[in-house]
Amino acid sequence: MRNYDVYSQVCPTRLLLDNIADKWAALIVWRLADGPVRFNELKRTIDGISQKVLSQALKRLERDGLVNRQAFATVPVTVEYSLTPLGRDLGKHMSLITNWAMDNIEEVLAAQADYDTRAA
Amino acid sequence: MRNYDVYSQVCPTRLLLDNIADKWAALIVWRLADGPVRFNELKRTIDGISQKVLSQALKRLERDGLVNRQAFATVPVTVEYSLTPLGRDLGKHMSLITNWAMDNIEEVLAAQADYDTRAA
DNA sequence: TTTGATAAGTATCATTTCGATACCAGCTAT
DNA sequence: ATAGCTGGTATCGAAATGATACTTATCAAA
Repeated sequence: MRNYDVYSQVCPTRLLLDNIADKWAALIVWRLADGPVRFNELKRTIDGISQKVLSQALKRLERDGLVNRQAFATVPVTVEYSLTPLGRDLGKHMSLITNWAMDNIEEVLAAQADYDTRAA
Repeated sequence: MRNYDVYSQVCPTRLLLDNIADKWAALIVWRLADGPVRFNELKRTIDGISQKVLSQALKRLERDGLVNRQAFATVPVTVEYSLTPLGRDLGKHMSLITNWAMDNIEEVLAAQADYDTRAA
């Protein structure tokens, strides 16, 4: 283990964090945790993502070895995305964040309401 | 517990995920896990963050009830940021992601190198 | 038969966000 | 007098993003 430091802008760990501590990455990885999903199915599932951003996010995740891309020579071509073993391992931790958001949303909404009334 | 769905663009859980599944939020929360930190100390620690973005990120985290802002009437005014109990709870999960990045960086770097040679 | 839909993207352009810089107050140290 | 500290905000160009159109080829409905 070398001298890695996420707080340094140029450290590989920081660059990796930039890729995975990201809302789209979280939603993609979480969706893929259940099994392979095709491109357009991902796009339909993840409300609000554009094709361009989904495409770019998948490329980053694939490059990082977290996601597998498999193209099938059908007509039209279908492409299936799935998690690699490494991606599945990360997914276990990412799902904790997503689940935390769902478990604590009521408390957060209360805090927001409180903040907004105090600001007004 | 109502019908929350992180995949829906307008769901409160999705909006919350947008705030916390974010590289800056991850670095801020991780830094605050050790105890209160002043604004400019945070800025110095988190390499590459601008004052504006740090300021905005802290406001979001404060509004979500994750971070506490306390101003002291010194000259010049000093402001201390710290985690709320809710923020500390989230921090436990966030640190898993940061630690995962450090633990698996070698494997990710190998995947990147492999991807890049295949692309060339 | 001529739309229309599907698939997985890419290309283009407008809008939004971002980062770098300057600036503010009011005090302190050189 | 000049520079530095504090925690921000204001401004502006640069970069990322979102919406839309387009691509290829095949099938289904009107």
